Amino acid sequence: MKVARIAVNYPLKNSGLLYFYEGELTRGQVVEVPLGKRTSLGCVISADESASSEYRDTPQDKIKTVKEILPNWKLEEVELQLFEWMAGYYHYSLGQLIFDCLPHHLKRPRPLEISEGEGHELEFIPNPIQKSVVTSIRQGLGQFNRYLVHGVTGSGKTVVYLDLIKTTLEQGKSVLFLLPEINLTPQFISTFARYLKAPILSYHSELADSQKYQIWQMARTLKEPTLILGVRSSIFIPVANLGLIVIDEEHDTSFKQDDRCPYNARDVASKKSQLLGIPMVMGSATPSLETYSAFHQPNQIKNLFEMKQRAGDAYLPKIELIDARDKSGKEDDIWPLVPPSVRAIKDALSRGEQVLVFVNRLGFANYIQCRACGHQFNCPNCSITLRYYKKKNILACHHCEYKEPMPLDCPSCRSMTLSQKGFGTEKVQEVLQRLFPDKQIDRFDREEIKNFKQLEERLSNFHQGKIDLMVGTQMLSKGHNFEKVKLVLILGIDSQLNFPDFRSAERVYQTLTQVSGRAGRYSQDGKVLIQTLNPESSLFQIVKNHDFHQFYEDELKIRELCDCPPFKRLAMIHFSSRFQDKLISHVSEFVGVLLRDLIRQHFKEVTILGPRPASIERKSNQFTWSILLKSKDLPQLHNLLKSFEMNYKSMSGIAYKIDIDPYSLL
DNA sequence: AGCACGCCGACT
DNA sequence: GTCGGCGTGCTC
Repeated sequence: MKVARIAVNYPLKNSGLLYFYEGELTRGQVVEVPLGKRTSLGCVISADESASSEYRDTPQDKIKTVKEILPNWKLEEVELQLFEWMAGYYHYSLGQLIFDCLPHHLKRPRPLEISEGEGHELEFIPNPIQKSVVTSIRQGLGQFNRYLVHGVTGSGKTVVYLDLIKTTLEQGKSVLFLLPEINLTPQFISTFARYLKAPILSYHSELADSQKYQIWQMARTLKEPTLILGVRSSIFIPVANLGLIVIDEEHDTSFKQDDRCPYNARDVASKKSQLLGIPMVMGSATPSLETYSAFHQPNQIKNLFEMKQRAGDAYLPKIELIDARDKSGKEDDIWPLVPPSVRAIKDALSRGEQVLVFVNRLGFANYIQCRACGHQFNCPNCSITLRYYKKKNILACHHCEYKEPMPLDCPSCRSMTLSQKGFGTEKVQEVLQRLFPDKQIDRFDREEIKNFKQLEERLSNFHQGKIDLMVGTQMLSKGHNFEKVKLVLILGIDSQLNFPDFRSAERVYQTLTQVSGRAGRYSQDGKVLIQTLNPESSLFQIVKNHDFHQFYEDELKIRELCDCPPFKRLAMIHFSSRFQDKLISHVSEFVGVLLRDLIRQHFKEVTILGPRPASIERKSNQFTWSILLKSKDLPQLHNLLKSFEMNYKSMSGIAYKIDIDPYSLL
């Protein structure tokens, strides 16, 4: 009997379990194995463990036998190495990681849509900047290299991508193109399909599992160079003969997974390209501070490319601030808008332009409060207030499923004086419709747009000019090209500015820049109005000047002062339980003490903050408290976490989760 | 994560 | 009596 080490789909972070097997087995094969009283999936890590000390130390009668070998699954060596790296880096169970990332095969196969590129010639000539970026990066194709293209909105990063993809395909290799959101897929597909002569596959959450499965199996054995365009999880597709990975909007938070293993697809891509020995190109108008500063290191600066001007005849839009502080108290009927904003919209509409209004919140009111007794409507399962949705006439929680009909009076004092606080897209749409009754106003947010079909419909209506005014959330801000939009109005940014997180300035900068980027992409007089209660904030001056470098310099100083990335690496440990008192005492008396002891004894380069309650302490009746670890010494940070996991005896009813390189500290 | 074992409250 | 609630413990 031969013995293999198998990474089994269950949560313990071991190096795999030992199993006997007959016949042939090789590393990477997927098998079914008995686990306790059930069967589980596993992946062969090593097919010959007969000489290992672990095998000698394990009683023979404990070792079970592999049940079945799944004929259609075998992970490539690089795939497996990537998963092994991830399991170590993110402190996650290897077996669970593998089977979380592989598509689950379902029974009913559905046809798969494969676009075939038409291979048209470009109808325009790339400008000198685009050409020089392309020329430089082209020389690095065929080997491991990381590139960052920092190009302002409208500078034509897509042209650069297109050329590099084309070149790679012509060299007989396939390309993986990652983009942050499903919403942008159709737009890129149509551009790429026009100019590339190659099959194009897209991979996103709207595909059925069987279609994802088909793409995986197809990708392993591609006959001709293919472009695969996908969202976060497509980084795991084992594309045969891969020659290039492109990450568009590198800074985007949707590359970070937050359930299961909290990996960042950008960082996984970086490791993957290193393992494969192929180049990776990242692009953004607003690179993350981590990435940008990494490319400012002396050995990396040659791989940083700046595109500072818009392509063609377009200029960056003029950005103006509108002081929204109420001076008269008489503008209730147009709130949350103010007269200058209304005037600007009116003027733009009268010139036959389309206008975008950006609001960062959904719904009609953020919360409802009784004017008589102060009663607030809270979610019974979460520690947050309920949001009011007017069209549905409900109060709903955005962290759990809870909803209730909008009450007519206060349940506490029976007054009929319920007042609506804060605003969202629904409210703005209503106010605008009242102000411009003969105009077509549409809303573009998660409530209204739930799938591709709705997205395409809205966008096509807008492009055809059937819509005059579009109110939308972030969804509206990313990557779209709206030809007839010159004016963009931004509302509600103040709440993000005051957000207590070290990344809040970066987020606001990115949002404002990206949203502004929708204005005047095809003209010289694009204009962005930012309505704010803090017009003196220095961040706005930087945004007005389109001065990324100033932002970068200023923010870097702050990050250094507050011991934040890129100067220190972060890890969070979240503890959660249904019992608040048990959680608090366990986390502060036991976990906090253990970690502080370990740090004092062996890991002096790590600092610990907390435990403290999560910003939303209770979600769906689960309480969460967190501990933040910081260090400039990444290996030491990882060793502390390993040491913690070895010494920590978890308590029943309390679960914990490690989050490496967290996006948010809340 | 599953899944079973095991020990206490209210039902045919 | 025993059905089922979920605390506890294990998985080669």
